[in-house]
Amino acid sequence: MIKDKAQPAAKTRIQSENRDLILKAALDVFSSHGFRGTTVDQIAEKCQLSKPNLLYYFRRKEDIYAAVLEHTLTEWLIPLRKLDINADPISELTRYIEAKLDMSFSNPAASRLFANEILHGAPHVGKFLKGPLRDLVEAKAHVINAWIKAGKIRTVEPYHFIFAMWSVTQHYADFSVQVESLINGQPNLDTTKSAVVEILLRGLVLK
Amino acid sequence: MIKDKAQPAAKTRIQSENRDLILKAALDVFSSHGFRGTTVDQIAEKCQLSKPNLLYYFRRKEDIYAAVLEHTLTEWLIPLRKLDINADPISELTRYIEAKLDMSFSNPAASRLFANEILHGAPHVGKFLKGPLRDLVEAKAHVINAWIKAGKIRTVEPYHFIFAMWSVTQHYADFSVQVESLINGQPNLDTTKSAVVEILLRGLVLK
DNA sequence: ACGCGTCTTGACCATTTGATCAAGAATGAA
DNA sequence: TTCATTCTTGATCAAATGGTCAAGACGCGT
Repeated sequence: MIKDKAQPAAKTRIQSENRDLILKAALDVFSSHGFRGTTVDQIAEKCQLSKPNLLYYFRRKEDIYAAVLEHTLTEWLIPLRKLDINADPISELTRYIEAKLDMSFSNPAASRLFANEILHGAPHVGKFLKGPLRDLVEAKAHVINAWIKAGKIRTVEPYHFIFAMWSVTQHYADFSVQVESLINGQPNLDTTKSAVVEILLRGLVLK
Repeated sequence: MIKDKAQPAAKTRIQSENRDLILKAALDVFSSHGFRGTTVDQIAEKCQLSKPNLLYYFRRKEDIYAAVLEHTLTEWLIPLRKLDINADPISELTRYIEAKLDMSFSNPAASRLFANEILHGAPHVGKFLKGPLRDLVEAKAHVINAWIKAGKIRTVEPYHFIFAMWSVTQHYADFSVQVESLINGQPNLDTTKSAVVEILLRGLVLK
């Protein structure tokens, strides 16, 4: 579980600078190698600080991980929060899918960090999943159901549809090595956006 | 990369029995904790063999991992290979999606093992991705394109569609902790099948 | 320039862990 | 039964790694 305020707020210039350095490097390394596969030395080298210095800012390796994860999670949900029941469903969902793809393409490390955490049983974010995230998803499932009842889109199971949007969009970050191997190069963002939007939303448009 | 025949074929009864024991236990542990997160001791304890005994059958930890991965990959592609250009597209794709969901539900550890491998850069299966898998996917993309040209389904970008089928179906294994947290329990296989099939295929049916 | 609190690090420690090896136990073909 | 081959393991090693600590360097308000 994420410790609440595991680290006190930065007090000095050097503190906030170095915390940022560390978190940035840690995101890179943790997302590449996982928690156990990452050594404090690797992070230290990446941000050009000594190992004891890292452990001056974060007492334990796990504290670094928790900080990076927490920092990542907060912005992860912003697009979902914005789903507006009063707007046009197709354009709202299009916006959401495109926002998620933007995130997958621009910050794949964050996606991979989260994927790895879930893949291994969510040891640090279990409470987050069953708490805040669950409430948010439930609310958005209601939004989708409202759209269906209002006759604005075709019937779809809201939870499975949300899972589908998540998995497809994050696939381009989490499985980028596979994607790039199969299409022989990096996918184009705009092409991907239109393809994914068509695949996921065309079945929702009223006949 | 996967070593070709890293282990000679089993010669004795005891060999094949213990190899199986080890691989079974190793799949469990590796899929739960990743390569670095797994210790040989954990595998040894799970299959009730001593650590030196494990290393008698597989010289290095990495050889165990490679063997499990190879064993998993071969059956992973069977459903995709079966996609038949001459059959009805919707029923073929339905069959494929349901087969993938069956696999995700019945053997989530295999899916997670593969996901973890890709997530961390596919250090052991890079050649497989760019070789056999790429050829197979290219062939199946042609099948989908043929269906489109024959006017049997609506237009869709074949690669992205294949990625979508993969990501959505494997999501129920790889992210099962999240899924189960959000819907408060295990998803029902049949319900999931019909929901996923609708989400992915309804947009392909001709108007 | 002073002095206090912040920051930095070389040296070090304890534990974990992949791997080795020699010696003994079990297996099974003759 | 014989005995060569296969199998098993306790003891042990070296390397990697998370974490500590004391001593010194530095930053900065006065």
